[in-house]
Amino acid sequence: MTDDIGISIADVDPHLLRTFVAVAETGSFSAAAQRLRYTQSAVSQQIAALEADLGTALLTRRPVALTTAGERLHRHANLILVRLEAARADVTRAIAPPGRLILGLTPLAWSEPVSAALARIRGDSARLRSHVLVDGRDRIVTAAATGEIDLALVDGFTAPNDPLRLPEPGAQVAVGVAGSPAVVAVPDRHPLARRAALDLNDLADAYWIDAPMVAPFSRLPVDGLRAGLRYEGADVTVLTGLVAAGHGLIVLPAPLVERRPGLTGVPIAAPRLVHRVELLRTPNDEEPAGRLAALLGAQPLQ
Amino acid sequence: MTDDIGISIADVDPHLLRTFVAVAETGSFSAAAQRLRYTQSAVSQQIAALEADLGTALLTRRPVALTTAGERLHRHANLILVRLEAARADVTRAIAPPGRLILGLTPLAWSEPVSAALARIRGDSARLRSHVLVDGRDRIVTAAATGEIDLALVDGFTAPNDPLRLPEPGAQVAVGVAGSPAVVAVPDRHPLARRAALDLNDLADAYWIDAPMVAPFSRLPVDGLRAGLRYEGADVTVLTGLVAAGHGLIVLPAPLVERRPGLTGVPIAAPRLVHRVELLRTPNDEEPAGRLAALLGAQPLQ
DNA sequence: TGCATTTACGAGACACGTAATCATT
DNA sequence: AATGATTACGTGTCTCGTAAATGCA
Repeated sequence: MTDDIGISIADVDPHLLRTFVAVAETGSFSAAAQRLRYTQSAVSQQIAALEADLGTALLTRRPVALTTAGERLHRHANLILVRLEAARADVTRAIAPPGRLILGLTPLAWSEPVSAALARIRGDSARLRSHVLVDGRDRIVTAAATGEIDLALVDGFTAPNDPLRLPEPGAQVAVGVAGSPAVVAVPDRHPLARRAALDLNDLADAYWIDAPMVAPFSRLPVDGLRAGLRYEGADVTVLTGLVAAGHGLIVLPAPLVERRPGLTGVPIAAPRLVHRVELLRTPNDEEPAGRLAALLGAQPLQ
Repeated sequence: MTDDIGISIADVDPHLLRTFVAVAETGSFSAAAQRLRYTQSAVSQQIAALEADLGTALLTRRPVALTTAGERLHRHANLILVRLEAARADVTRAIAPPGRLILGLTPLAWSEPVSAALARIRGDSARLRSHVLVDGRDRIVTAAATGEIDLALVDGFTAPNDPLRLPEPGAQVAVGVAGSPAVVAVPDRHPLARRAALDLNDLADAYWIDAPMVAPFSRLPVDGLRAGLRYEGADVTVLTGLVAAGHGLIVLPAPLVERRPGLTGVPIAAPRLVHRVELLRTPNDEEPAGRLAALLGAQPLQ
């Protein structure tokens, strides 16, 4: 196979991309320089080089803002940088499988089986250094891609049988590990608590709690819900407490609601909705992450 | 926002990645050098640099083959390079929206509505330079990511309501535009033609035609089908001809089979299976690609 | 006038090619 | 021996920092 033709455009320099992202995020050449530990001058030159390479202005100066082309590049840039990191992390793990297990999960991905599996693993290899990180979905997905965490569990609400629609940041594969009905959580004495089922579309005018880190309704397949309260935390106990206190409604997995006194879960008639938990895995399952994945019921890949 | 801490690992040099991919694919330093128009020496140095950077051997020499770490890197490398190209293409299109429309599709993604929409577009802007490219799924998806084509239609078989599971190569979003029942295509006089419905799992021992470019059954949610014939083409007419002539069975969309004399489509009882066509779009819909997308019934993004 | 970006310039690092060397079949 | 990867070395390019210049509020 001696094809000698493979004329390729020059690569976009990731170094420049990183600088570009820094400028875009800080909104300032000097601030970006500070963050990257460069001089202002270097940043200016790098942006100029990138603009020359791409043949267009990426930023306006004074004030610094993204142009249309800049916005497009920015969308790609972060993904590229994450991938680059992910590649390095993946190779690194091939050399020295870490003697640690860092499990990352979104708040609602936690469940008894997860707890049990983790306990089992830690029982097996007693001196395993293990961490658990709870954060919002995007953070967890990115961390899984870059190898910052070894295994990720993310949750979300979808139509039955639908996989979660995840942002695609790494070369991971999502495998479903758990599913349960979705319900609207309401206080026990709330008028809706006696209803047999609800149509979310009829509840657009109800007061909802938007909890971006836990159960953002921007990702529900329903339009126009209005948030009466925005909850910035990642703690589910506080969140259910808010619901029980009557601050608003929220969609949650049924088993969780059942376990909270003061809360009633009302089934959702439409749209058809389930709560799903998916495991994010790289094609190579390092131990002990692979064993945990197996305990959670994920099949070996391929 | 003047956070000055952002210590970051050095990026993996895409230049080196490209060389690495060339070596991995050609299985030879010299062949890679030829393809990239470098000297052997340069390639050798680049691989050495990459291995030093990552701290591990990526390739064995004599014979040249990927190590474990090398395999991992290889999986990432192509995706990264595609993304890099995609970023450049996307920015380029922001500057000068192309006065052309290149539509890429997998063979079974073609349908009357697609044809009609394309005719409509071409009627609107008479002198529109338009191309149509038909190829296998991976090629089409990659081409859409790199901007080689402006709009892509890809098809596949999934469970009802499931989206297609596409390899994730660019920053595209898939939107379903068509669906139809999946059937097993058999010759009219075939014994199975009289059956009301079939369970694919019972047909593992039948003779199948595997057509990787058209309807690869490796992507069907059924295990262990055996191919009696492998069809390497992308032409559907030849393929249905082979089926009609009794060379084997294949799963196809019902409407297609109905239109072919000599073929009978037998409904599939299990697993539940539909044929879907999805439109791949970048977040920015350049004209005229955006108009075609709209004609095909895709909603504006976001 | 003052703060922020750009330009000019020189020093160091880097990556290529040439060519000699080494290794494997 | 011959094919093919590596090493040594020189040259040109590139990118950084310093410092001076420019430009917008």
